[in-house]
Parts: sequence; structure tokens; C-alpha cells
Amino acid sequence: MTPSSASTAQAPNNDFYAAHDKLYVATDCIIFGFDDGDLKLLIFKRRVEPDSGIWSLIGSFVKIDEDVDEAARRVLKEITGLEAIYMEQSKTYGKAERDPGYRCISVAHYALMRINDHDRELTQSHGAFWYTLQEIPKLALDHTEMVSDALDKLRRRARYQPIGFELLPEKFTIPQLQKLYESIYQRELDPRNFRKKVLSLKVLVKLDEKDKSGSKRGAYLYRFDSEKYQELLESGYNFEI
Amino acid sequence: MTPSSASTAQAPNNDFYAAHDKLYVATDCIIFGFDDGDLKLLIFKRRVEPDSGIWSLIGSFVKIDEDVDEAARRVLKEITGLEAIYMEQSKTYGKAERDPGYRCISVAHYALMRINDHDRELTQSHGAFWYTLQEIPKLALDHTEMVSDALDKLRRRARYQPIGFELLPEKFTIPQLQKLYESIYQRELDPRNFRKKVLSLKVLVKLDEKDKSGSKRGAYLYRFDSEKYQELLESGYNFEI
DNA sequence: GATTTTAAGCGTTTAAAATACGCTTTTTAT
DNA sequence: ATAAAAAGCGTATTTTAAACGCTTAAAATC
Repeated sequence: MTPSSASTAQAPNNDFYAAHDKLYVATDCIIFGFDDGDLKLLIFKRRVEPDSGIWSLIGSFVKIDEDVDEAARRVLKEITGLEAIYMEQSKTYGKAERDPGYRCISVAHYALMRINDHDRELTQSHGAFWYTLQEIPKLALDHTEMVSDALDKLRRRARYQPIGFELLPEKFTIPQLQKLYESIYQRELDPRNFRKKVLSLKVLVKLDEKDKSGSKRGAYLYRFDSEKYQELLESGYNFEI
Repeated sequence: MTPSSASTAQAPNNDFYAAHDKLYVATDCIIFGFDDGDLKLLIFKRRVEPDSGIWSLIGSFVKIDEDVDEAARRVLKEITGLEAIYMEQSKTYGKAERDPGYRCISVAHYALMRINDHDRELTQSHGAFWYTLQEIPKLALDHTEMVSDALDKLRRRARYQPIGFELLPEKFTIPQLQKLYESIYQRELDPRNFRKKVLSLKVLVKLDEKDKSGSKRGAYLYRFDSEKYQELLESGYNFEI
């Protein structure tokens, strides 16, 4: 039997295809980026038959001698060209009927990246596009649920771990950081209180440069100081934005 | 090839055993209970060879036509006799070398139950014992890591969802509830502030009975009102203990 | 070149929540 | 009778969050 028309991952080629005869393990990646003041998701439109035109997350089967998280990193590298990306396991999807083609469980991971870092030609060659959260079309299989779950986890984690910085360039302004959190939580924040809160954590280092792209006046650039953050953690502080 | 000496789950019998030839999917359960003022974990000492004497979590392979969470529920029922238990997916363990016997990934779930509800004969017949967190011996494979991860998740979730009540009997006193939270967070709480906080949530119903087991004076029994809790959630309130 | 506009940046006030802790009550043990 | 111990109620203090006023810098407009 051939893979289902809705399936998006490739079956390992060291084995025959067989529906409900063998249990496959795959990984799917929910790739978040931030650009232009918006949180975005990288999704793929298949350009070849079967399934041409179907939007989905990118994924792959886990190889027989490969760690599951290694498989997720392999997928990320294949698609973005990047290796050092923040990645976190999200959830495992194991309904027997979730993929009509195979019996396949998928270990979803979400990743955070700086959109400008990645290899645009590479992603384009895979038929990949960045979509804002509001624009995301209906996705294949249970991928819509995967995105929604990953977003929940991202939101929760962003509250107690400074993962937001993984989505911004090295140098960023406070207003940019605020825009990021606003797009993660989908609600507006008071700029004065946000600034106060984020500076009170003492994990940002103010630079002597300004970024003029966002306003006439320009805003000071900062960088995240992970050493200070480590000290803060070790002293028992509970980071929270 | 036969299963590794360290493996604790049973291979599906509709297939041959083969090391690193086939990727198996299993589930392991981290079963928490609360009794005697202490949070406890249900673990198993194998009584038969191979692996006799090895402590581990209980688990099973996922059947070819079975949802992964269904497999976890099956395991829970087999071991405790209980079906309606709170269960949550914890994390998936997918290192290629995590089990020397098979290539096997495991989707861990944690469960919360009332120790007195379960079938003691059944658990004993499986060689199961309840251990407090401090007493837990070294466990097979990566099971120690599984317990530690599950405990982290339980702690986080207990902060914003009232899952603590899953561990207490229907009727409980405020001091009992406090003891529970103290044993989850492993730190002491002020009884006066705890009472104030928990009552301010308005999700407890005071009963006309007292429990005299904990003190001379006795303490009023309460029950958790899940309808009130639902209302609270729907009104946008963010439950937090 | 003065004026308007806009976001950046700094500050204060008010409200709410968390923490610390005093005191009375009820009951058993001495 | 009295001491002991947990239950239960209350208040004061500190900390944190939310609301909002005002100045500053620099480009755009008149």
C-alpha cells in the first residue's frame, strides 16, 4: 500500500509500506519566527502530486538509529539551513486513526528562530512560506491542533523562561521586544509598564547604538545577557515576564 | 533476540523481537498518590527473572490499533483497577540508546489518584509499592529522569489548574489540602495565608461535617465544586494556587 | 525655520496581591 | 484545672501590578 494522500512525511525506505501493519514514528516541527512585528509560522505547500496544494507542517520519519530530537533537528536543518535553533518537545500525537495512510505517531517539536537568519532560497525550494497566526490556512491531518497546542506551550513557557529572545536578532530595542510579547500573547501591553518590568529583571544590556527603523527618534538597542540570567536563576530568582 | 535484561515492558506478541531492527513504541506511567501527608509514587519490583529485583515504572508497548493515551489508560487499569483517573501526557523519551534491548521510544504519562481508591490486592500482585519522593530507589533505564520530569510538570500545572483535588478524597479538610501542596512543592506554607488564598477562589464548598483524624479539635470537611470552577474559568479567571 | 507629529523614555499614583504575624477557639492530654 | 496543639479568623505591612501624566528627540509639514 502506498502512503495516504494526506500524508506529508516520507516513509523510511528501508522498509515496505504497510497500512496498520507497522507502527511508524515521525516528528513534525512547528517553526515560529518573528518579523515585521508579527509572530509567524513556517508552513509548506506541497508542489508535487500526491497532495499538491496541501498545507502542512514539515516533518519526517524517525530513523531506526536516530534520537527523536535528533530527527527534529535534522528536519530543521534541511528546511532552514540552521542548526543552533531553540527547540522544545511539544507533545506526542498518537491517535490510531490520526493518519489514514499509516499507523504513525508523531512527536511534535516547536522551534524558535530569527527569520532573517535562515536560508531563504532553501525554504523557498521546499515550498515554504511564513504566515502570521491569523492567516494560517487549514492544515493537513492534525497539524492545526499541533500548532494550537505548541502555541499554548510557547505562551506558558515564555512566562517563566526568556525564550522570547530566541526570536529576536542579537540586538533589539525595548519596543521591538514589547511587540514580540504582544504578538505572542495577542494583547496590547502598556509600553511604560513593559519597559519598567523588563528592565527590572536586569538581564538586558543597553548598547550605545540606536535603531532608527521603528521611529523618527530611534530607540536604544539592547542585548540579552545570558550570564546575568544564569546568575539570576542560580540565586533562586523566578524569572517572569 | 530476546528483550534486554533491563527492559520492563512486554513486546507485542504479534511480532518477532529484533534489536534495532524495528522501532517500538511504549508508554510508561508515573503514578502519583497522596496518603499520610505525603506525595507518593507507585513503582514496581519485578519478582521474576529476568530483571528480578529491578525497580521501575509500569509500562507497556502500544498496540498497533490502539491510541497512545488509550494504552496508558489500559496500563493504569491493569495495575490499579481504576479507569477514571486523571492522566496527562508528560514527555516522550526517544534516545536511540535509551533501552539496550530494543529500539523503543516511550511516551510517558503521569497519573494522579486517591491511594485509598485502588485495588490493593491487584497492585500487590504486580509487585507494586508506594514510595515517598525522598525514598524512591534507583529505577531502571531512564525512569528516574521520567519521574523527575513528571514531577516538574505536575508542579507547574498544579499552579494554574486545580489538579491537587485529584489526589484527595471527595471530602477533605483545608489542612489536608495544605499538606498536599506542601508535599508537591516541598516547602512549608503559612496555614493562615493558605486558607485565605484557597477560600478566596470560591471553588470549595464547606460541609457540615468535621474530620477528627488530624487534630483534637477537628477540621471542617470541604469538597471541590467543579461547576463553580468551570464558571470561574469561563468568566476568564486565571485559577492559581 | 517654526510647528506639528510620533514614538521613546522617565516618572508618580493608585489598586491589588502576597507575606508576616497576632489572637481566639476547641478539644484532648496531663 | 491547666497546659498543649491545631483550627480558624483577623489585621498590618510589603511587594507587585496597573493606570496614566509628562518630557524628549527627531523627522515631516507648513
